Amino acid sequence: MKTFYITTAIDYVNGSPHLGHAYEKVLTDVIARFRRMMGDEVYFLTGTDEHGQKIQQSARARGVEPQAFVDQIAPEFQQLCARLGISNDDFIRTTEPRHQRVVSQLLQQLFDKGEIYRAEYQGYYSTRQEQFLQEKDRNEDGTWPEIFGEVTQITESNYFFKLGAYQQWLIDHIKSHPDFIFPRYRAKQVLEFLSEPLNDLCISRPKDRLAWGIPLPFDPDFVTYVWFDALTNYYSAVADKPGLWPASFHVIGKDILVPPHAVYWPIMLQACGLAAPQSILAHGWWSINGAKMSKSTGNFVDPIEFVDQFGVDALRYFLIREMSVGQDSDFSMEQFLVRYNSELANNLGNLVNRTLNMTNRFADASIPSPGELGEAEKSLQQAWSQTREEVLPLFEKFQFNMGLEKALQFVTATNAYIEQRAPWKLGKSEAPADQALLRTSLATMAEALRLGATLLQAVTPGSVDKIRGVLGYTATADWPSELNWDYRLSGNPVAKECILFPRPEKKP
RNA sequence: GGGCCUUUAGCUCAAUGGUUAGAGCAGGGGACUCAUAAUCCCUUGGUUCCGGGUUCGAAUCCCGGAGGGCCUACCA
Repeated sequence: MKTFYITTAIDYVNGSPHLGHAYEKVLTDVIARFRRMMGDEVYFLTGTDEHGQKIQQSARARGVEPQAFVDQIAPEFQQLCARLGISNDDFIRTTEPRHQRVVSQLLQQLFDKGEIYRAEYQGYYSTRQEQFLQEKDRNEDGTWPEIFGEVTQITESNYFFKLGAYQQWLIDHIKSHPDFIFPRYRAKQVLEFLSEPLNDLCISRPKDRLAWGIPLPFDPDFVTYVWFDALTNYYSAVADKPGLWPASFHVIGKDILVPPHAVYWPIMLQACGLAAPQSILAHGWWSINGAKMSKSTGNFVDPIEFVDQFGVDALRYFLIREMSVGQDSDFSMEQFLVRYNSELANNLGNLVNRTLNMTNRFADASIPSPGELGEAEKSLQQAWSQTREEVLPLFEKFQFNMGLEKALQFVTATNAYIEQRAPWKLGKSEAPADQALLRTSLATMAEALRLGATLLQAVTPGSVDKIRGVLGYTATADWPSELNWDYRLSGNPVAKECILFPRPEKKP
C-alpha cells in the first residue's frame, strides 16, 4: 500500500500566522487523521518558506541577520501547529541544508539537460512584490498601483526555465487525470490559463539584489527565486524517504493554484523526471464579518488567542463545520457562538454531562449491561447504522461540513432517545421491568454517545478522548471497528461530571 | 473583449430531469426536569433572481437578461 503523503503550503514567515494559516493546517490535519483512522499509512508535512527579498528587508530593518530573523519567526508557526493539535510528521524549513541540497541538485540537473538558459531581461521592477511588472499592471493614469511600492526600470541577466516545452504535456495530463485538481471545477481555470502560450519562468535573482536565497549551483552570482525554492519543499522533505513520492495531496489556498501549483510545479517535476502529485486540493478563503481579512483595519482573528479563549477543538470544529471545502466562507463571532452553543455545548456537551449524571445517580457510576432491546433501542441503532453509512463517504470526499451535520443529527437522535425512555422516571420505579429498562437505556445512551463521538475524532480529537475518558474507555487502534455498536462500555466506571464545552461568559 | 462560477426560507446551505423543493439555526407554540437556562415534540416561513424555450414532467437542460464573485486578454 502506498503511503498517503499529504502537505500544506509552506508559510512565508514575514508575518504572524492568521486564521487562514490555521484553517489550512486544520483542514489538512483532519484529512490526515481521517486517512490514518481508515487504515492508511500517512505522512503529513508542513513547514515554512524562509527566503526572499521581504525577509531580507525585514531582517535588515531590525538590524539582524536573515537567519536570525527567520529563526525567531519560524517557531511561531511551529507553535501554531502545536496549539492547533496538528499531527504533522515533519516540519520543513527552506533554510535547512536538507532542502537546499535537493534544490541545488534539481537545478543542476535541469541546467545540464538544457532546460534552463540565461537571458537578458529589461523591465519595470517592484521591490516590494519582488517581481517585474507588465504594462497592464499600471493604473489608468500611468502610475503604478500602491501595492507595488517603488517601481524602477532595470535590465538584468537571469536564468529561465523552459516551461513552454511542457505545456501540451500538462494539458493532456490534466485532462487525463480528473482527480488531479480538486474541486474539479477549478481544473477549468487551469486549462483556461493554459490555453495561452506559456512564457518561460524566470527562476533567478542576481545576488547583489537578493542575497538571501539558495545559490544557483552553476552560477554563484545568482540565487534561485521563489518557486524553485518554495515548491521544492514537498519533494526535498521526502527525497531520502522511499515510497512517499509522489505526494497524494497538496493542500493549498485557491490563490496559489494557478499558476504555481497547477502549472509550474508539475512541469518542474516532469522536467526532472519525477512524477506529478496525485492531487492538488485548493481550498477557499475566510472573510471575517463579511469583509476581507486585514490586520490594518483590525478585521483579524488571531488563532492562538482564539484557542486560548475557546479551546482548540471549538476552533477546529467551527472551521471544518462551517466551510464547504473549496468554497469561501465567512467567520463571525456570532456564527461561531451559534455553532459552539447549539452544537458543541448544548447538543453534544450536554449529552455527555447528562449521561454521566444519570449513570451516577441511577447505576452507581458504572455503565450497566443492556437487557433485551426494545423498539426505541432498535430504532436508535438503525439511525446509527444509517449515519455511519452516510458519514464515511462524505468524509472520503472531504465534505466534512455535511458529515459533521449528519453526525450531530445522530447526537440529536440520542438526546431524543433519552427523552423517550426518560430514565429519571424509570429510576423512581421499583418494578423489575422498569429497572431492567433503566439499565438498558443507560447502556444505550452511553454506547450511542461513544459512537457519535467517534465520528468526530478527526475533527475534535482531544474532546473525543475526553469523552472516552469519562466513560472509562480507551479506544483501540482499529478505528473502523470503533464504529461498531456492541455495548463495549458495560461495567466501565464513569466520571462524576464533565463540562466539555463550557458556555462562554457573557460579555458585559 | 473572452471564459468560468454563483443566485433556493430571515441567515447558512441541501436536493442522479421524476411524489407535496428539504435540513440546521433564527421565529412561534407546547412538553419535560437527568442535564451546561439544557433537552424533546409540533409549527410559521418559498414567484427556486427575471423572461422565454425543450420535455409527459425543470431548482435542475437550452437561449436571453440582471445581480454577485473569480480567472484571463487586449487597447491605450
